[in-house]
Parts: sequence; structure tokens; C-alpha cells
Amino acid sequence: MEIKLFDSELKVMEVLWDLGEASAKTLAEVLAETIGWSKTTTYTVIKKCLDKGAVLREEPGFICRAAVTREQVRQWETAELVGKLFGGREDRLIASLLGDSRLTPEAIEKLRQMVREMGSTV
Amino acid sequence: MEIKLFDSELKVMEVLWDLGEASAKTLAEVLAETIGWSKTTTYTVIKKCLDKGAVLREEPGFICRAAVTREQVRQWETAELVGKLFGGREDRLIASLLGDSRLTPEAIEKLRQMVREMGSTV
DNA sequence: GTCGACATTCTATTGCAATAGAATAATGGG
DNA sequence: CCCATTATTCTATTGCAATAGAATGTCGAC
Repeated sequence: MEIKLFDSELKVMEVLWDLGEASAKTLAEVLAETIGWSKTTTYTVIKKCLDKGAVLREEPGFICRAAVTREQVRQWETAELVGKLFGGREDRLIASLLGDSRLTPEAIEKLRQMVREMGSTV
Repeated sequence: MEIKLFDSELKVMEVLWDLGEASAKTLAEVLAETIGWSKTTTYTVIKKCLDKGAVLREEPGFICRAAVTREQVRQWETAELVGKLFGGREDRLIASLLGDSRLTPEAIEKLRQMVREMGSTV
């Protein structure tokens, strides 16, 4: 099942992915520190994440934990981009990346190398 | 210079990229047909594209033409995704693509094949 | 069982993308 | 020059993400 996370929700997820788990209080502290969110903002956004099943909360202590992995979200968002701009074809995304003149030739070669070196079984 | 195109603006760009060029009238007709836009909506969105330099208009006949390529926009959007979700690292995006279990093994192998076969000079 | 810390809800504001109706202007064929 | 077509502007609505103040609820420590 696919979950669409907005930018604000991603902010919460990033902290959870980094910390593994955190109380609402901790999340509020971290996000106040890093991006200046008020406590209420953090709680509101946590609630949205809970509602859409991206975060689970465990008793006791209201410990929050990500219910979706960073990798899942990466793949969902990538799929969305591929659908929106690449006609659903992943190969075009890779071709675009390798053809991006804003990357240094070294970076491109490294990407190529990386793909070459990945075993043929995932 | 980077241009941020919204979804509505992309709709216009797609038509221009497909047709090469088109009058506002033609754009309005196509977009009315394909996604049900009113004439005014199309004009409004064309104007936004003009304002941000994504579309140029030539006399006579008010012929519109894309001022940015599909490939540029793909690369900008990809860079945005990479920045937002992959910590700015393109290799992670590729790793994510190749590790996406929703793709068939055949598709994955094809991607790999493709990268292998691209010459080392872009 | 009271108090303070923490959690939650309620409600509101702001900003902006998306969409479009109505009015107005420009333009070219006759 | 006039008319019809087309182009443009003006203005408005709707919806929703982002943000947060204020009020209320909960729960453990003492």
C-alpha cells in the first residue's frame, strides 16, 4: 500500500528514520531546533503521519516509530516522478541521470561503475 | 538557470514538446480535449509559463514554443528528488531503482544492460 | 488527590496552486 | 472600417498544505 507523504510529513519521518524511534516530545524538540517548528506544528504533523499509517505509536511513553522505511518512500516518490515525467519508463530516468551535464564526468563514471558492479541478482 | 514548473504548467509543456509548437488556440483545444480544461485555464497557465521563461511566443500568429527541453525539466526534477530524498546522492537513486521489488527482474536486468551498453562518453 | 509536565484536540490563518467566468483588446479578412 | 475570431487580462473561487495559538485532557510523582 502506497502512502503519499507531504514535505512537512517527510520532516518528521526523517527524524524518525535517523533516530529509530522518538517520543512526540523529542520530535518536537528536534524539529524546533532544526527547522524552528512550534510544538503544535510537530504534533499536528505527527498526527497526520499516524492517520495515514506512516508512523506507529507504542505504549507506554507514546514512542513513535516509522511504519514505512526510507527506502519505501524513496521508491514511491521515484515511481511518481517516473510516471509524471518519464512516461513510466525507469530506463529513461537512468539515461537522464547519466546524461546530466551538471554532474561531473567523474560522478557519471562512478554511477556507471556502480551499476556494473551490482550483482545481477538483487 | 532553473525553472520550477507546476503540474498544471507541465500539462502545457507536454503538449508543446509533443507538437513542437502550437498557437494558444491549439493548446486550448488540445487541453480541452485531453483533460477538460477551459480556454481560460489554458491561457492562464500559458501566461505563467511565459512569465517564468519556460515558453516563448513568436510573431506572427502567437505561436508558442517550449523554451526549455523535456530533458532539462527531467533533470531538474530528478535533481530535486535526489536532493529531497536521497541526500543529494544520485548513486542512491540508482541503487533504489535497481532494488525496487515492484519492478520485474526482467525490467531490472534491462536497466542494468542499458547502463552497461552506454558508451563511457556521454 | 493535586500539580506540573506532557499530549492532544480544536480551530484558525496564511499562502498558493488550480481552475475558470466575464470583460476587454487585438487582429485580420472582407 | 467592421465583424468575427482569437488573445489577453482581471478577478474570483476552491481546495489544501503548512503552520501554530489556545484550550483541554492525561498521567505519574509526590
